[in-house]
Amino acid sequence: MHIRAVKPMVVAGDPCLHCDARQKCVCGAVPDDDLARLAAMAVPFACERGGVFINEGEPADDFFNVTRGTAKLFKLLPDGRQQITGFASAGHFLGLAVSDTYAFSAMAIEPVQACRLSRRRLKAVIEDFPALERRLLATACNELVIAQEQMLLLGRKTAQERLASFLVAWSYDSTLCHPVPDSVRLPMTRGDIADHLGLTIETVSRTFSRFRADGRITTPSNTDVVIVDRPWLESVAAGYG
Amino acid sequence: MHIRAVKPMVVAGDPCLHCDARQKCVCGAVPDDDLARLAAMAVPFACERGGVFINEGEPADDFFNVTRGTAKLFKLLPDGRQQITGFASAGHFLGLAVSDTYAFSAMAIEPVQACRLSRRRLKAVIEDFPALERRLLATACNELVIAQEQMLLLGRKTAQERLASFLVAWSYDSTLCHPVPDSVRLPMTRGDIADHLGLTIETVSRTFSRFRADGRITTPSNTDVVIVDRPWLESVAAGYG
DNA sequence: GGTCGGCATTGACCCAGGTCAACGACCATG
DNA sequence: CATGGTCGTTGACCTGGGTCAATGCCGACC
Repeated sequence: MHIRAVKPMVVAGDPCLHCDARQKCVCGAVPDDDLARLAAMAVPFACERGGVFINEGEPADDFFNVTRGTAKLFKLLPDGRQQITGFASAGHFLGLAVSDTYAFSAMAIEPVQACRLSRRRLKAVIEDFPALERRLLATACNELVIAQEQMLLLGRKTAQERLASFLVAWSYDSTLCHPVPDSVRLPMTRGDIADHLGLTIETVSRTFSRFRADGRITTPSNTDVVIVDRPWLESVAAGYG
Repeated sequence: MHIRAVKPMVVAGDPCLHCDARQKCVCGAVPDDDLARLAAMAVPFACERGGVFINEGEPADDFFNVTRGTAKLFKLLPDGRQQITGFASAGHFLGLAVSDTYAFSAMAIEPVQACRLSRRRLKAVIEDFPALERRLLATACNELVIAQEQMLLLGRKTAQERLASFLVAWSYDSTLCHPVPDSVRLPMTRGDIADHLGLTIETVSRTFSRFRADGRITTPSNTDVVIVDRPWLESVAAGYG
């Protein structure tokens, strides 16, 4: 065990007021004045890289609101085949796709911090703040749109189109907090990208190489991509040419 | 034009009270006593086979609650490649995956009847019946679970596993209103099944033939399938063997 | 009952992407 | 600075499912 300097999740009195993720997430629906009450109900939560904190099939007792880091959300087949249904970074609410048991698993691909809410607590919070329910519905609808787009990708796009779609979508996400939109950081491995796009590691790698060779991107490091020819990528992602 | 005897959508006074689909759908959240008010806000809607009544990209002015028939929900790529994200039959609420414009298109694959609600009306209805919002959220979450399962199918399952999953899932849906669970009616064409499972017509047809030859199913007609070896189909659908 | 058009099936062939294997880059650790 | 582990890249080869083409089936309509 070692000591690390992380921005504290809980500051005296009112953690939620200073939460990085609030405006991007469901909590944005709660007015400043009521945040203390909200904060009292959520429990700070942390998970190191590689940690699995949601297990498909287990009782869905807790909901999470990611405030830092990134997790992959995935489903497994019995022989180990994996489909990553999405990546959750700061602002993402985890647990919508839930009945009594979790419908997916979640693993931190970089250190994750989150607000944890028990099912009982979430119910109470929603009753306290009806605006939250509206916000949760909007979030769920938005995820449905994304899921449908992903089905189109998995069912009908070529390897090139899949990777182009992924890069373009990921770059849009990062513009939200990043000044340079064409420089994209990919916290996940090639294997994770493959499991998200329904491809193999090798095909992802080869497609990256081809984009590089054709001058569409550069890759300063394994985790960094610079988009050079965005119009081309977007047109390929959309299914032209 | 000819005269057809269909169960009328609107009966004097209180159409919703006698709606076939009510208990299965979001309207189940509204108590009987308030149904008249609900009915006053919804407009009966019908669409013949082949009619497209939601167009991806167009302003999302209306929501639909299917009461009869089946529609396919799909997205298109510019060159005509199609991904069917789901099929909507009685009880299905259409329009959740929506921003300001529809995120998908909908076409009736058999004559469809529905309740149509304008966006403005839906807002009013929700304010009148807060329980509806809770129900809509639950519906959205349920669809998310289904969407994630479909991503696993499209990204990681073989053709056999896809068709087995489809037959098993569709047979569960039909048990809701059907006494014989192993007899499944498929109102969609082989092409639609292919576009739903990310395959081609030929592969779907060949896989049907193989299931038939191996004694897993029989097909009394193109639209009817009888499940003979359900345990085998379920185990293949789950990704074993 | 003929014929026409939209499915569905089947066979022969092909290719995008999977598989297998070797190697290279980059760290973290002793 | 050797060592081992993880991750990424590249090449050679293979195959599941796509493509193309022929044929069959069946209901609608004259």
